[in-house]
Amino acid sequence: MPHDTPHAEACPGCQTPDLAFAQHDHGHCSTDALARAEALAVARGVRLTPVRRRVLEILLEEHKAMGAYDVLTRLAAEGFGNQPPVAYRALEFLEDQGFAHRICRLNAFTACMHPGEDHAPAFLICRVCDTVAEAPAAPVMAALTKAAAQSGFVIERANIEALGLCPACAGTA
Amino acid sequence: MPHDTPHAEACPGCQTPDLAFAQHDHGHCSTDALARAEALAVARGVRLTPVRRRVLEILLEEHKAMGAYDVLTRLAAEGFGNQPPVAYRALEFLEDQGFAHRICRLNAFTACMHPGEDHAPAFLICRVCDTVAEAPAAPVMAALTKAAAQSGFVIERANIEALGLCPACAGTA
DNA sequence: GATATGTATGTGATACTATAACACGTCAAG
DNA sequence: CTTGACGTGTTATAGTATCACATACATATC
Ligand SMILES: [Zn+2]
Ligand SMILES: [Zn+2]
Ligand SMILES: [Zn+2]
Ligand SMILES: [Zn+2]
Repeated sequence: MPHDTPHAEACPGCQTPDLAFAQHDHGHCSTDALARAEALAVARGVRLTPVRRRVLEILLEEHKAMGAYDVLTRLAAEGFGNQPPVAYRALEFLEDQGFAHRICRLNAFTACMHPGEDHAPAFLICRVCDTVAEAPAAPVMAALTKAAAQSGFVIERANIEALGLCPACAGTA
Repeated sequence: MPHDTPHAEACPGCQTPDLAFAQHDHGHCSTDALARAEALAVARGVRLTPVRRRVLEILLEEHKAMGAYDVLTRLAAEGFGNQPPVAYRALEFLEDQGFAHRICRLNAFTACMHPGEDHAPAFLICRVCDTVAEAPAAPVMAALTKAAAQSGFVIERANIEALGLCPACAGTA
């Protein structure tokens, strides 16, 4: 699922979403996603304030999901507020804007690796190393929409979360 | 997704899983699922004790998801223990045995309408009437498994939960 | 039948996750 | 300058889930 920007061609991580599981230049993932989020925020007239931006940066540090309280601890250590709403509000903003996703199963949040793209993500969660990858789920959503339609149900939002073993951890075992 | 028992032919709910959204003889859903769970428990040598059985009955009362504390309140009113572990332990047992499912997104649990069948369920949750239907998701799982395999990820368990409008509520709006 | 063993339940305490409600500061529009 | 919308900080509280230990009960063994 490549970008629609010129940048896409130069970005292995963007052309291989599931790079999350492979060795890669993660700085690239991170700065790219952040830059795109900033551009989108401007375009939409919403404000990527210091707290919000910092939370996104924290989420972008790794391909993991973080609990709201883990984020909060980091924020507090950096001089931001130290009460739950500080973290939850920033996370809610990021999710509303599609800059982050909630991983229901883990009660946790992860940065979106494809902000701005109209994507229906499925999450692959390694139960050993906790890495979370965002897999392209268009075919999955299509199948799900079809199954729902058979009983007349109209889907508005879907959570697709898979737990299992990433290539590295499957290999070790 | 009909049963593999003779009963299947006589059971509209079993042949039309998404009957959850339609008017139907719910007593049938309920007694059937309970009977099948009992048989499975015997076959597996596990014990469907009074608490566990009662929790399953409570979940079976409606095609809804119930929070652990809602279940606990009911249990307590009936003379069982009134502390959280009582409910959580029974719910965990039911989930382990495939007699109930956890709906992550709602922090809630719902009775399985197809106990014993090897099913990969997707849940259709109506955001208006709160009805939860268990849709056959074999094609969805197939698509998901395929997407995961492309990055070498091996899926062990998946949560597929869709939020939207059931036929009735979509019609009203 | 008595004893031992594993399993299930009851209970108190505690940890973890999330939201409500209100005060204060900032900034831009009128 | 005033107003109103928005974002943040803070207190308090609600909701979800697990730990740890004691007790009871079933089954298996002797
Ligand atoms: Zn990366
Ligand atoms: Zn892994
Ligand atoms: Zn029914
Ligand atoms: Zn089921």
